[in-house]
Amino acid sequence: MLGTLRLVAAAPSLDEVDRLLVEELMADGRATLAALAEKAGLSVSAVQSRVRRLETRGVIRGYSASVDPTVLGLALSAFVALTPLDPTVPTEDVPDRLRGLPAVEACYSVTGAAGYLLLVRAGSADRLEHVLQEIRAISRAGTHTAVVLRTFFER
Amino acid sequence: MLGTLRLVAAAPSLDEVDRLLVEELMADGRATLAALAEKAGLSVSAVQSRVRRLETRGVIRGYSASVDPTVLGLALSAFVALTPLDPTVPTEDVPDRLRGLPAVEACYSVTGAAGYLLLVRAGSADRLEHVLQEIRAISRAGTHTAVVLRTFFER
DNA sequence: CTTGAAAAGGCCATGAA
DNA sequence: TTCATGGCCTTTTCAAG
Repeated sequence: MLGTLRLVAAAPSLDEVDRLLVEELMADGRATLAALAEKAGLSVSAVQSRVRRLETRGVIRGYSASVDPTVLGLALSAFVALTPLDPTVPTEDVPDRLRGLPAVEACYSVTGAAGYLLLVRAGSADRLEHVLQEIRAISRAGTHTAVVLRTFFER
Repeated sequence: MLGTLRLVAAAPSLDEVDRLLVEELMADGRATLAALAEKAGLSVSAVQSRVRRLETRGVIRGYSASVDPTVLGLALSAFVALTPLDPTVPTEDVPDRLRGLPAVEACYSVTGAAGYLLLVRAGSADRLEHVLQEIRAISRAGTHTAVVLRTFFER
């Protein structure tokens, strides 16, 4: 029966019920266990233990309120592509250091000439320019910035 | 005293307490009113009415669980820049139609040659290619894709 | 995994300031 | 807008099948 052995630590797969629960909780992070139980066709206790398992396994990372960014004074968003000034210098620690800047909301490494792509939020053009200076200093890279004119949707 | 007149409908500003509540709820969407009340130094009832007001005013748009994308079989993310094939053709309805594609997680209009920038999530290279075809058909635009090699953080 | 029940705690409407 | 209170609902934990 060796064929049934599987590695589950890295990417635990979800059964149908778990997928339903995850989907519902993504749509409404405050859904009650009773409501989830009804949709899943299970008891509340069963759903409760499943949700807790999803949380402890890291499938569900957390819950958050989604807030209108303009109200928070973060009217300006921009995508910043980083192109290393010297491609031979390793840049592995750059993301960790960029994480220290609150204005940097996301950090990816991507295919193409630019090594890193960032999503930056700032309150004004002045603030954005200041953040860009900090980013350049940290990353030792050139920046190419595309300012967001309109956010149609973010899911 | 005309100088004190202001338009508040578009961007209602928040007082200090509201800002604190919003911040806490962004960090933990399931924070209890009691916990919020303690941090704010107010009664539960006061906090309750404030939170409800933030929700009805649209400052808080909703609550959601954040889920590990790899577990959902969405291991592949990509940024897609759309450059209109014919710049004279209006493209205002494109975002609304792209919203119909579940794989398109975000849609922005940005400065630069590319009119739109999309964040796309797909389960595989095959799926991504299929989504790109759909996007091109909908938007009547050329696509330039940067595949995400690693997501260092998303806040 | 299910049911059932008891206890604890949070939510919400109300009244009063 | 604030606070205090009681009723109702939800969650949690247990036991037993």
